[in-house]
Amino acid sequence: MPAFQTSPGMRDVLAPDSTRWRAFQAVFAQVAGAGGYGEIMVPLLEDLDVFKRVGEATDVVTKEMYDFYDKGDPPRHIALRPEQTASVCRAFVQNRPQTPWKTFYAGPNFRYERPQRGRYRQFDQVGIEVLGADDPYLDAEVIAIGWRFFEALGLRQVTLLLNSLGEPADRAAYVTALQTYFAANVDELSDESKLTLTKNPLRVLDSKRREDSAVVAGAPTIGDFYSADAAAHFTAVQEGLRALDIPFTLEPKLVRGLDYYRRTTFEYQGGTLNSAQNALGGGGRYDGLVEALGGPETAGVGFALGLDRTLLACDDEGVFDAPADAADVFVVDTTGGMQALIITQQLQREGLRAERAYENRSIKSQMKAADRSGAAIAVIIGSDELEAGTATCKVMADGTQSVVARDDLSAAIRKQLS
RNA sequence: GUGGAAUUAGCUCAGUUGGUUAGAGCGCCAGAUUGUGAUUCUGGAGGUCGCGGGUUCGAGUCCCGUAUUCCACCCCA
Repeated sequence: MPAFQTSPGMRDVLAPDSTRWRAFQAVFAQVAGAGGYGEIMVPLLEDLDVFKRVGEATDVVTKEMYDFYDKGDPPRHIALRPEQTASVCRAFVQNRPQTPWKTFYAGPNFRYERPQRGRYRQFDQVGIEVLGADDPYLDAEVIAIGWRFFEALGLRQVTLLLNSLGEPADRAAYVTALQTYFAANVDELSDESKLTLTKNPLRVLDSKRREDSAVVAGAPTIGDFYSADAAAHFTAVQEGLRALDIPFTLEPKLVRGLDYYRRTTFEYQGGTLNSAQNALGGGGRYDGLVEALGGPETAGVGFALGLDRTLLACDDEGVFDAPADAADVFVVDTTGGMQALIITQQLQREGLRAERAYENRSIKSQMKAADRSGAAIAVIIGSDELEAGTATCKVMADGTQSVVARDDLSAAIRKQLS
């Protein structure tokens, strides 16, 4: 047992997993970039109040925040970001970029929760946000970008759940109706849901407890409360998705955890149903958030995807393996190691991935290391080669060898690799 | 935050009703005539059995506490 280990819910990511993470982010940057989205890098830390605007009734803000006071005078109340949407909106108000402002991000967030597989206290997300456009076809575009990203990874079993929470007034009327309904059936609810009912009635719809399922199933649905505008917007979003051949399932009980959502909400679910963590990502419209952060009235829509969970889904479907990181050349040197040092440096300068063995091991041992490195070619320098000013080039796959002059080594290797 | 399970070599795991120097597979290191790798054979290194108490003549095996991981709830990515 090591004397020190990572704090709960935190972990080290080593190669080849780290290589896979980078590749994951690169694919996302490529897909988002193709749509004209530029990357934003927001701070890991913000004033606590930025995140509080996300909603006083969300656990992410009230229970799960990593917060502390800094050394300012007076001290500022700071928090590690639990998500990035609020930071992006704050950045919009502060920098006032031209609208519509389309941006994407990738990086870690922090939530103090009980860790589980696919749920860590430091977890990476990628996401996009668009500020300053109300167009329902933009909602369809945003959803499509997420969808195409999953496709680019090779995922085929992702399900898209779609809902609209209506305008704030619609939502308020619906909440009132829900309260009335649940109050009439309160005896059939679990104790936990009774508590949830007093804080945020919408969330009762999310309960996974079996005793709640009957009552939840009979609850009124949001669809009956849409204003004409909200209904038209939602219809247009669906039309956009159909036009793009993106399949979706209407889920009137999809409310999602962040309180800032208005109108469109959606969630991507992985194909493996046997996990409580099958939500790969989600998003929606948050037209009031910029205003809540002191900016002008601004429409907003976006999504965030969990890197871990999406990678877990990739594992389940057997797609998007870690990229191969094999060496091109492995230099075996039985004359002490100096030659291997020189040759690997030279080859690396020329852009090849060149490795070598250390500690002057036997040729057999060095050949084993060459094999492990995955190198296509082994360059062997022994006393004979050193004296003659040559190098032996071995093609690992078929074992064929050739002796070349040291001056021609680089060219010979390139020829073999091509 | 609530409830449950797990924790033994680098990795994946065995360890019978508590009983002497804790095992396997893989991996690692070294050999199997002359300078050559994925097979085969031989040998070797590596563990205060998560940590701390307790019961006992004796605990990896039982009890308590604690830490971490995993599962469910909660929450969400």
